[in-house]
Amino acid sequence: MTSNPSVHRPAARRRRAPRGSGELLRGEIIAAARDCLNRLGSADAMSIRAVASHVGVTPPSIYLHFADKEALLDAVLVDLFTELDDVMQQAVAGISHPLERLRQQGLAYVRFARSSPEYYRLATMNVRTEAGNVDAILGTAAFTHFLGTVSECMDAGIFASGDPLPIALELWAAAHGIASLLVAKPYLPWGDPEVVAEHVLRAAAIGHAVADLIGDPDCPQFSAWLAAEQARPQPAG
Amino acid sequence: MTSNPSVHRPAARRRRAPRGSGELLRGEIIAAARDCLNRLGSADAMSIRAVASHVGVTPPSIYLHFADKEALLDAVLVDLFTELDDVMQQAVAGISHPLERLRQQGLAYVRFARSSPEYYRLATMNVRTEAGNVDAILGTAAFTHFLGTVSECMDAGIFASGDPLPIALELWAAAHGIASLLVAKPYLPWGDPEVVAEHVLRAAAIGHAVADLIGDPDCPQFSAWLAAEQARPQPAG
DNA sequence: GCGATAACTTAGGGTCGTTAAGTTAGCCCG
DNA sequence: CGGGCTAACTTAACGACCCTAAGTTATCGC
Repeated sequence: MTSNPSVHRPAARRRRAPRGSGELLRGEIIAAARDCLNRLGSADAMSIRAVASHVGVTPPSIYLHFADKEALLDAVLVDLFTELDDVMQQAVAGISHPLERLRQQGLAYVRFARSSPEYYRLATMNVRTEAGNVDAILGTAAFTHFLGTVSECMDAGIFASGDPLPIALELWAAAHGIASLLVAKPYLPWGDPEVVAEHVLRAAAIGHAVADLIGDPDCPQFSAWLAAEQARPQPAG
Repeated sequence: MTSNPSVHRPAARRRRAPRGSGELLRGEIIAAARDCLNRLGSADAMSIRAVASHVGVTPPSIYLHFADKEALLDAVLVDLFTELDDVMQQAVAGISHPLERLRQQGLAYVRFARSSPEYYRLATMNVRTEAGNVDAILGTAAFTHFLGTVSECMDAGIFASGDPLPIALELWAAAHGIASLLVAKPYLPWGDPEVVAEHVLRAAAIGHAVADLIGDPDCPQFSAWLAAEQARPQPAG
């Protein structure tokens, strides 16, 4: 009952690292933590003991490199955020239309979340790093690049010019909403996740663009505007 | 260090309940669990021991009424979903315009999340009740009522007629996105939470309405449509 | 009043995060 | 080349946790 090898692999006790290279073990610990997280599915299920055993070391050794479990999880997150940026950047390689870039970045974001749900939960659904500075999120390359795309959309006249930060945060909220629900409630009747993600992202982008266009009407006024538009011929209507 | 009374209050050992009324204790346990959840801030921090002590009972007694900790948390959630429905229904009392009803329900949803963050986390950010049937969410009065409002919007011509479920899920994703981030990352520069929530919800609703209007153009086509609209006089532009 | 049994408690097994204190191995320096 | 310094790690253990098995006590029907 103890030590299911497929999930555990006690990993023969490793040789002591040479004198200067405590950092070496640090990297191995992070990798092992990611592995455990993948296999066990949640940060709670990932025990320090399991990580240690996976590296071939006793639990207290972990604490020579990380203050506590949360610090280890934070270190895992730093790794992951750089990977998120990678996939988001790859998704827009060679695409020039700013709105299309925005769309592809959003889709890549949702895809990343779905491809490693435990990581996504860890990154977004905890209050961890709470007192930690805002830059832990806004300063990541991923968010910075996304902010840049929002700026491009403003320059292209798709969104009203101004500070891109609020729009970026609000678009992120939409992307996070669908990513989060797809991850947390996969059994709901979403249909094709890729399609529903596209719908949500498209609606958010169109919504902000049109909101900038028509100002801030109340609901009856918007209904009237919409009715008038419906009466006109539409390009793909 | 043990038992901070303001958070614990060991609660004098209660008298044994009369014969038929085990259900009585059950209710008290749920109430105590909600209390602990409020005070301690997360489901992990809420220990069975604390709940038991709060009721004035020993930990094993909890297991006479709930199979395990998760079952207790589920019971807390059932309570909360009815409360969510209450506030969402109150928010639309006396409002007849369907889009305005949609808006108010969304705002009430976000407000509910922000007013009890621990509950919201518990309800949405866990995989709990996963194998449990879909109705645990879609069958709640809150979601059913929301679905009704989406239907009303279709009847009013705001959204294209059809199955309201996909639209409802996608609008929920937007509301959840901003609610979730406001709860999990309150330190980000959101500005007034009520305002940012309104922006996100408005963009989602407008976005779906306009998407239904203009069909499914690619990004350059949408840009062209937008430019043409911008060249026309707008009601509140 | 007296069993039957619902409503609890005591005791404990196993896991977890974390710490204190000990031990071993690599490297520097004479 | 060998002695010691200290980085790198281990052993042992504390306290908290979830949960279970087995015992005890109070209430109620008769």
